[in-house]
Amino acid sequence: MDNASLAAAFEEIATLKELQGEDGFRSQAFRNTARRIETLPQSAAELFRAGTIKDAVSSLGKTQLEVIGQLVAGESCSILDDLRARTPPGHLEMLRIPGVGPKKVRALHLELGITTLPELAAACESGKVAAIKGFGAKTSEKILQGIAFVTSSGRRVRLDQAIGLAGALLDRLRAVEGVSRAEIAGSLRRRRETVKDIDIVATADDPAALIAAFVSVPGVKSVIGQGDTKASIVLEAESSGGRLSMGGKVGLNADLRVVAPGQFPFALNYFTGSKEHNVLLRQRAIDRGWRLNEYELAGCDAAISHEADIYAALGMAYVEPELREGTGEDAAASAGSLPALVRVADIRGVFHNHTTASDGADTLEAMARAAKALGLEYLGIGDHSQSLTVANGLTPDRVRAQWQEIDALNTRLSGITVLKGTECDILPDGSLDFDDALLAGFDYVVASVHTHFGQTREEMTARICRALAHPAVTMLGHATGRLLLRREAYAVDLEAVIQAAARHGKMIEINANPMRLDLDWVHCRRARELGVPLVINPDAHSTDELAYFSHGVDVARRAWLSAPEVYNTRPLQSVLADLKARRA
DNA sequence: GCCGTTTTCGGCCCGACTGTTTTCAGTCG
Repeated sequence: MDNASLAAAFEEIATLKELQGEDGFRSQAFRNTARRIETLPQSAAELFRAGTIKDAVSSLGKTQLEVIGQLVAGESCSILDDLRARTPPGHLEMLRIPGVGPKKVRALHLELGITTLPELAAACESGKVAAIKGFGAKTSEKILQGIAFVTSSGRRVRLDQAIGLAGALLDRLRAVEGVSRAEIAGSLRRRRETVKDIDIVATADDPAALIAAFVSVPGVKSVIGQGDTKASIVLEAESSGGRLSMGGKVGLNADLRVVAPGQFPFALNYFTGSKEHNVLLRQRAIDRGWRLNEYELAGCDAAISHEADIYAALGMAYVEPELREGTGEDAAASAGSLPALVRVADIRGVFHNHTTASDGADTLEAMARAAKALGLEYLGIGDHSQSLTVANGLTPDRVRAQWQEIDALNTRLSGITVLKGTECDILPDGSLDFDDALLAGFDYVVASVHTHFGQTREEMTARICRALAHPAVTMLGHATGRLLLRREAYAVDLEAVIQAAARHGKMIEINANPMRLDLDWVHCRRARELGVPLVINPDAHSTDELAYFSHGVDVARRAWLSAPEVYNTRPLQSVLADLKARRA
């Protein structure tokens, strides 16, 4: 059982306990463990078997250890099974309705015997819901609207989609008269790979005018709440296209908080989170006899006008938003050992990109000119290899023709150097899709899995590790094959893959296509620990997609990576020398 | 459910908003 599944089980136990009306703190204990397992780079199952999981995951007692034990052994989990047996599946869906929580679901069940969303909708329409004590006409109406929202929208949206929506929203708010500051907060500011809402913190001379502007921006589907200092809306917009995207409409919540200017740094900090990070900060404040909330650091007389001042007052170096996940950043910030995170401007070139020779939309020359326009020094081409016929993979003859084309282009173009690479398929047995003689002619080789996703975890792990052992391979492409919110990763032991990369001196790609973001930040951080260089590649299939590398920088920053740990921050000459040495 | 230099019980973050309430419970972040 992998960490994601284990964390999901703990999350489910927490939610089901709430629905059963159990004490909230007991439920929270399971939810906290879910978060800790989610951000654990090593396999929780292996740590459990080795008997060391209590060192890696805090606050594990007898009950939760037993749950882990059962799940890791592949047995059914008695606590989870019992909770599931007592909870109608429809109750979980009801929790997604805005304004409906465990207590309301319980009341609906006890009073009206409601177990499904359709039953709930019918009960609202017939007036039965409005008649329950503690409910009313407005609640009933909101639930009906909420059911429509739940059934028409997904749970989370990709980071790039949210960035697009949030940017437009922020522009409009900043244009409102008397708005001095307006910033994105929340998981979007921390650059999580998917988000479920947009959080904005602002200061304004006339809060009411700002809130009025907020609830009437174009694309507002409904207003969930509107008060003197905060408002909440549902936004709807066309999904950005993209080759791997499904298109369609994207709906998500947006929340605005308006605070006084002096409160801004505290509010921005508080609403950026994460929850776990906030707990760490509050505890440090308590240790000093102070009290931190979203408005002030009560008891501390330091002048605070920016977030950095809060951290300084608490005896910490400034913690970048991407690191605020409660995974050791507090200790590093107080010890002064936080890394200087890689920035978008540090990226000098990219390696994994496609042209019309395989499945790209733009020609080699167009791609090269676009890369130059982005300020890159080098552009690596990595078209598909021969066996991937669906993507028009290159045969050896076509590869050699492309090399000539690249040589000719390099003599013609100045200010950009095109490198000869390939995205070579890792065949089901772990061998490569070109022979060694041809592979030796490339500047570098990106090795990727595109087929036979259904192999067992053992087969897939052995397959990738064998490829990493091949002398011609430079880096591993999209390590897990996942498509965010669309396709699960294939089964693979990433710890073993990262160890193999470390052993063979190979790099691992951060595939920066926003549908992929693969390798993910948790495992990138593990790769960093083991000294494996990461390389940020846009996997561009058109000139537009070259700019995707900024999403990869977000992942790298969340993984604590500094510029020297990201291979493509190196200047061209250093890269050429290194690639040559690797081939020798 | 878990924790403990107040250690086997009491505490676990807390403020805004909503809708239902005559003073507050539920939800959300």
